[in-house]
Amino acid sequence: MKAFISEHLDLLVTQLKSDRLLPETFQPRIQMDNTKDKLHGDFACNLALIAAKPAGKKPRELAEIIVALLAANAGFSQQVSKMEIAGPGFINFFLSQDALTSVVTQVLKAGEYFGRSNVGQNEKVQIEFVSANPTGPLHIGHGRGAAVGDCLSRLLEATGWQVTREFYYNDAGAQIDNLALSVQARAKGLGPDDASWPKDGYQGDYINDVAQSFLAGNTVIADDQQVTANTDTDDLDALRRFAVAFLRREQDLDLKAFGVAFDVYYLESSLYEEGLVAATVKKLIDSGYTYEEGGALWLRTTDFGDDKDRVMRKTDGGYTYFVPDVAYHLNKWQRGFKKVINEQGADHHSTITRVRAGLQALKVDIPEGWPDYVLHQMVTVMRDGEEVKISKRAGSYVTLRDLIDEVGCDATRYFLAARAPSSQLTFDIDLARSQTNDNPVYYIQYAHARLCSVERQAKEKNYSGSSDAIDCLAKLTTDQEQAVLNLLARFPETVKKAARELEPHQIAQYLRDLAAAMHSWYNANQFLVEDVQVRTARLMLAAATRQVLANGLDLLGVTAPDSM
RNA sequence: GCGCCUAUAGCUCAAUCGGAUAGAGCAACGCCCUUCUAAGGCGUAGGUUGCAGGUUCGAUUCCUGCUGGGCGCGCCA
Repeated sequence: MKAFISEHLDLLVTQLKSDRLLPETFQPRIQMDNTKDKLHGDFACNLALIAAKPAGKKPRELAEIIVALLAANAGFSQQVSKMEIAGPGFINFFLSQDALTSVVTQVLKAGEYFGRSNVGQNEKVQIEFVSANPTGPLHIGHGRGAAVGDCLSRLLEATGWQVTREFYYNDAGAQIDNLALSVQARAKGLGPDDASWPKDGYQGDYINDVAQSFLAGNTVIADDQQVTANTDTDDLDALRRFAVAFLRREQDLDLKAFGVAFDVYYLESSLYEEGLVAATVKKLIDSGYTYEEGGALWLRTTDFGDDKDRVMRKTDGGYTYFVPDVAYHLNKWQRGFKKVINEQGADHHSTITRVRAGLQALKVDIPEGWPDYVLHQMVTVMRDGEEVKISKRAGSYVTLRDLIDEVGCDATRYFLAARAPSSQLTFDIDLARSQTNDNPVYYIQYAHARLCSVERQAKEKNYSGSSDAIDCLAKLTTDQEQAVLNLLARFPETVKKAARELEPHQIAQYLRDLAAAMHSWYNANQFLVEDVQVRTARLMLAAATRQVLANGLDLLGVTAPDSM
């Protein structure tokens, strides 16, 4: 309906221009806002306010003209029952009952597809997230990345994109060597307190689990690889490969428990093996943005907005991490992803400038702002009223698995996705665990379960819909019903907006609002009443509301239970 | 010192590419189960949107400068 009114306003502007009431050059950005207050109607528009100056009229005076012209349009008046000029010059639109209730049949007809759209036009998009190195279990920060990244993926799928979920990790290099040494030490019976324990070794107990499994000659199967231990504690390479596979499998299990699955696992080592790093370096040298200094090879990233140039090849001949990063992103581009979203922790934000600069320096026509980044701010964990310090090496941190076990998958996903990624998040374990009944996710799920219960009982009592079901909708006249109708109609635009702005928390916010409207309605009006028309109408609205709650929860990856 | 993020009710957070009287939950207080699930609803109380300017019909939102918090600033990843 919003689009319907907007179209008429666009036509009206054209008409006003030809009537010389507005200058030909005027290009208004007309806002159609959902009103916050029912007294202001269903939608409000600012056309008269922004067009007043170009038209040389007072806003309210111009609004009078606009309203009169719109009112003269019969097709328009059928949908909009009333218009009011308010405040400084807003035009408030009040929808007709028909227009207001039409969403019910739309929802029931579209079912799980209600809210989906095709703004992505089936274009490919790649979303890289989590991308944790296999040096330990996933912690709560990875959990936030998993929740946000997966919800983004669902949002983009719902808006017509073809989504590839990708996980990038480093299976070689200094950190992995350190991991191998730590496992080796454990396998030889050493502990972190022993004198010969590797410097900066990983101290967590899970390292011992890896070591014992290695000694037992186990075979581990991760999503992307399979390795059998050869039990030789002097074979560091075998230890390394086994440890990587072991920890990858642990992460896979955590992610599975969290309801997150990836389409592609990409190994940093493959960039070297397949010559992509070498090819990228050559391209950068050929493009003329590199120079040698102090025995190292530098990239002039300052030409692309960086605050200092960056070393590409160290004096020891190895490449710095950002070279394979650039190679990896070039590879993404060459795989045909015109849209790529990297979801990562804010502690990696400095890589953005570097990677983009490197891609620009390649001179292969990659757009300047490519790829997109969604950075989530850090998660701090409170337990027993104190902040839990996260230290991987000391092994003291809250794992994603802990959270799933303690507060459940649904609540954890909701908590981590329900806040704007750009704001810091305090996850209070005790609160989440001890007050599970006050958790907003249950509030939403409860709304869904209540509606399911109503449907069940309607069925038991053989309350079938009346033949003139659509006409019954005119009976949806209570304040609570109007509020629910209004929210249902907003769902598609909410999904589009959340997808466009890459902000899953907008869905969480919407669902809370819809659940609140539903609970109010449920308490104020009895659904299973004697009046067959009212009953039919309410059952239809209940079914539509249940459907939208389910659709929204699905976007968050949270279950919609039939009963609680 | 520089860069990115951030500051909203006692606490945790919302607030539509700038809109009308800044909203929810938790915590507090008072009501509502003989009625479709009380994991719920209704009501009361709670605010100089960190501070100071600017832009305009209008600023929590945009700009500038301060102040506080987080994260980065390596020939580590």
